[in-house]
Amino acid sequence: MKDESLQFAKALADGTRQEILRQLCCRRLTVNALVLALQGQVRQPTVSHHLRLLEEAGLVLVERRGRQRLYTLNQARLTSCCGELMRVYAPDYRLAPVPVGEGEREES
Amino acid sequence: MKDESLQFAKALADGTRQEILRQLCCRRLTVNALVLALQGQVRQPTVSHHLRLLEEAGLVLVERRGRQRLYTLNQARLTSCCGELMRVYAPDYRLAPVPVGEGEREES
DNA sequence: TTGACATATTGACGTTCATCAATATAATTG
DNA sequence: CAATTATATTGATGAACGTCAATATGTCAA
Repeated sequence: MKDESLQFAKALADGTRQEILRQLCCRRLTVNALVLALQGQVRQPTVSHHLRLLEEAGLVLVERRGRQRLYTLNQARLTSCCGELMRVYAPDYRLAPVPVGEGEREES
Repeated sequence: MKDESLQFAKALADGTRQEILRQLCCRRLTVNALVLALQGQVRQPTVSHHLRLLEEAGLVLVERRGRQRLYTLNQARLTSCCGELMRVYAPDYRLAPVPVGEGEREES
């Protein structure tokens, strides 16, 4: 990954991919379920193609279950990419991403 | 444009445009000064072309002075576009202001 | 008005990219 | 094993895009 901000922007620079990300927000879908959710907008190979790009950009997480794969949006990654953009291109605006829940979300 | 997040992502989805934005961060440059700053990477018409896209996306501000035009990065716009992205694609994350020494802000 | 300068626009060219049908790979079941 | 299901890959096609040289537009000065 040479330029992370560039890969991030390119991943988002397509309407179908943004629609896919919206569908994967807060839920896990198989590829076929995603194709259905897109309502015949694009075919399965096209969806797989976009999922590959999104996965390479780290914007979706995959979980293999049997012969199907569950995809979901990687909110943390998206947040950090936006943070990087703002750090570089909006240094006069100081904002930091914080997990929802009064900032009281920790695991382990 | 129809979808703001899409136009935003497309505007950033090119290495030359991101370089232009970096050069315009925190300073105003004429087109020719920008061409020089890019060190022969691209010619003037190409820079003008990119500036038009960036202006249409609201990411740069223009000020006409005589026969030249001064361009500068629109940090507020970039920040709000990132905020919109995070609102849509990272609803489980919120933004919090970072206590930085000085909280100065643009007027306009 | 003429000339010089700064920027924008046009048109062409090559590359990247989104999409599809067809096919391949992989995993499950009988 | 073969058949079925889920997803990925391949190859082709057309559209979108980045870049350039050439030219147009606009602005100032003499």
